Amino acid sequence: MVRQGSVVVTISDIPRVLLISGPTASGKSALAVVLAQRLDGEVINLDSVQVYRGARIGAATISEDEMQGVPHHLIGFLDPSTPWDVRKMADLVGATAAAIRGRGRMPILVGGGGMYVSTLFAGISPLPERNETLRAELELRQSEDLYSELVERDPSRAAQLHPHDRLRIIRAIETAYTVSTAATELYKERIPPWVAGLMLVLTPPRELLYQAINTRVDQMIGDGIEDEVSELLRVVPQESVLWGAIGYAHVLRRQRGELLFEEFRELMQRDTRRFAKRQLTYWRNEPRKQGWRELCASVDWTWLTERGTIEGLCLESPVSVLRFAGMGAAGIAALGASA
RNA sequence: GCCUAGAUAGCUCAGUUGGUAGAGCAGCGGAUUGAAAAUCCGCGUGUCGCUGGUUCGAUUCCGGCUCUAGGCA
Repeated sequence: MVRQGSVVVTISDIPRVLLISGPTASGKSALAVVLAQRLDGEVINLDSVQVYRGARIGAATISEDEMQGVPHHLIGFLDPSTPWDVRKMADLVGATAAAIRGRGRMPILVGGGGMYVSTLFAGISPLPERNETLRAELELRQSEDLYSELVERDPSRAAQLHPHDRLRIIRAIETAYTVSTAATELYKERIPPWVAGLMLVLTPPRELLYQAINTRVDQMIGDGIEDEVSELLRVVPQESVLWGAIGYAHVLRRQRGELLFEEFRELMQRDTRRFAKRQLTYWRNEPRKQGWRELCASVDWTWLTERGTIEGLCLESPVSVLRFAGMGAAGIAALGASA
């Protein structure tokens, strides 16, 4: 039992869900559709780029056709000039999952982002929101200077951070300024989780995954990511985080003439591979740190997708992790997806 | 067939006047508390082509072989 504002919630109050995660290009979206068909489910997007309106090709957003009639939520609904943040995401995903549960259906969350998943399933500390004015000021200062200020204001947080880690140093100073409390103090409190349930994590062999990534990048280029960027440039402000996303950032450099075509293609592939590697690192270590229960991975796909089994696994413990050492395609093949 | 140059990390290469080697890129490991597709930290991963010889010791010097590139036929 945990306090959330003035309302007391128990773990049984929060919606039980199925999460499909794993690195980019491992086949999460396609697997989600097949599982949704089997489980009478609806899909909720967790991806921080696919939420933006107009981000289709470069974000590898599932197409209308590929959805095969399965309802998808939180895709392309947000104006790209709006900064997204993990707290807003958690509130929306939680509410959407509850609504799907209310309809007697299975919420299937899809996304590889570590922080978003951890926040949803483990909660987060009650830190203040971003303060853009303050940030603009802090952004002008040297990292060294910022770090020494943090050493004064919140020494234990400073001890956790590398002096070059500007992003987190600024965040910690912003926290100390805004609520006059050190972040370290706020870390002792925790907003409870938004969802509970079963995590299905795809962990493909590196070689297979990297191959899929290289192919996907070529597909994005062939599908016209450069035209998509040209269109987005008309409506999306330059400060939008969208321009920092893999693919969009690369096309921008290409269009500014900084990269030859071959360089552009290889950099986009390399950076996507590195991203996938970070995601694999996250999933290798996070479950242990969070104390999430690891289930035996040698589970038969057909057995897993029997409605009762999934329900059972989702209800069994607040969070269970089931790793599949393959691509989503393997699961789809095993389940004999309808074409 | 002959001549020349080369063969060292996954790739492109440097180097060792004989004491088992180092750059860039690629890669690998880790962190992650409202920018997370972001951001930050750490790490050479090697039968120095093969095989004999000289030497206390050979990736380095010498011979042979193999392969590659260029040239001559």
